[in-house]
Amino acid sequence: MSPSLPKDSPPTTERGRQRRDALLDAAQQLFLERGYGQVSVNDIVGRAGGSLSTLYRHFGNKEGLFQAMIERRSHHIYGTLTDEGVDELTIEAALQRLGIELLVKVMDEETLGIYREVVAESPRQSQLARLFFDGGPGRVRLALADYFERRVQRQLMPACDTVELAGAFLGMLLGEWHLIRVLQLESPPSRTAIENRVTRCVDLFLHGVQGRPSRRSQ
Amino acid sequence: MSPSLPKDSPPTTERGRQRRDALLDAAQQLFLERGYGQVSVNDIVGRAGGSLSTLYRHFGNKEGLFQAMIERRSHHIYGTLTDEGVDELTIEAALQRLGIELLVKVMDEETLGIYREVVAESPRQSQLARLFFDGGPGRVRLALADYFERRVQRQLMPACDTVELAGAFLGMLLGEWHLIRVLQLESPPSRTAIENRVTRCVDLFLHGVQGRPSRRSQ
DNA sequence: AAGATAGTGTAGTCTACACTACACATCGAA
DNA sequence: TTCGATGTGTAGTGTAGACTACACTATCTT
Repeated sequence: MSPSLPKDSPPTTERGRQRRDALLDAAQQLFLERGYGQVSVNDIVGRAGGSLSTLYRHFGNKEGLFQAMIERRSHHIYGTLTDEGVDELTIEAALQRLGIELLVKVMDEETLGIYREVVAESPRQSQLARLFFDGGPGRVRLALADYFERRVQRQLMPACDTVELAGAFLGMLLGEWHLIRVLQLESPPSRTAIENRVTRCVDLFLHGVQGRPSRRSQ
Repeated sequence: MSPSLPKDSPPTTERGRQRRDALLDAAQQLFLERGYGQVSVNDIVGRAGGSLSTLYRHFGNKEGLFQAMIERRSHHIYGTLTDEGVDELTIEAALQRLGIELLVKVMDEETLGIYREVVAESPRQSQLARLFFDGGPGRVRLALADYFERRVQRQLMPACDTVELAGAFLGMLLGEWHLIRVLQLESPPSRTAIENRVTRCVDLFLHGVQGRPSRRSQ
């Protein structure tokens, strides 16, 4: 009766966990290298070692494996933005710090790969979209909105729809850069290019186009 | 010697043009419905009518057909943003008009579909990315940058990197909305929701967070 | 009318790959 | 030591689908 656990049962033994992780690691590498549709389950087993049967026992099918992989990564990537002591900083410094950290993460090849794969597969795997958004971009937006909310409470900022405002700031920050990197039209920006962009975005966000008399091109 | 034109020769006869267009139309419908990888060339011929051989004569292979389709659509979609008399408007009005037109186009299901497919396939078809970007989003950015440039010339705006500024405005406008729609996490925004968002974005862009004393949530 | 040019229709080749079957190995707990 | 759960390995099966071959037709030009 053993080979008929149809679904994703959490691994009980230590060895089970190891095999599961090895499969997820291999899947991640391959999916990001070549794309979901271009990777076969045999490729994955080939890289992970072990057996095809094990893959199917753990994840049920190829989609299950893919979703498990995406969930793990988006949590990991976006879960590590520091939030410590942000309320003690000026808003300039806080946005600057968040902005740099975020841009560095988002411009990373792995993060871009995850984004591409999710966009590509989401029309056929609808849970995937939620999984990714809530674990990733949506979380960042909420964290920033919370920060704005606290500032509103302390009368440091006019009341507004803080979630929308957070979205606007983040959108401005990524701007066309994100698309350009997703499409691989330019090579990755340097650390200082990122810092410069964030500085100008923060300035624009806080004071608007007309707020500051001159802003030279980089 | 007829069946050995390996590449995409422009159609000479009227009938040739019709058949070519019919193939492109069918390809577009199917690719956007199901995604590139999920559509077979036979499906396309099935919908377009005509013959598989004709498809290969015109486009060489499946990728060629896809690229021709993307190029045609991105030009069409983004090519129709009105630019007339924009220099006679206030900057508020100009940005408002552009913003609404753009958001309506970008939130459209067809446009989102094109975006998804390009992102999905670009790692394997690198010309595709350029084709799409230059014909689409890049064009809009340049048009807006030109507008800013003219304002700088007329001393209505401080000098700056106008291309970057345009990118920032457009990014702010799309913000997280675009991703949410790409992933189909929410239903399409109404016309008035779009108008409201554009209004707040223009205001934020021009005056910054602190520029205006109060901005109520929508 | 004859030959080039483009379109049609069918049938077929070849390969890739998701998923299954089945027999056997390992190992920890009772 | 044996039982149950889990992992391994191999060898399928079935299907889908990109691309080609080929014999034929329609149209246009000179």
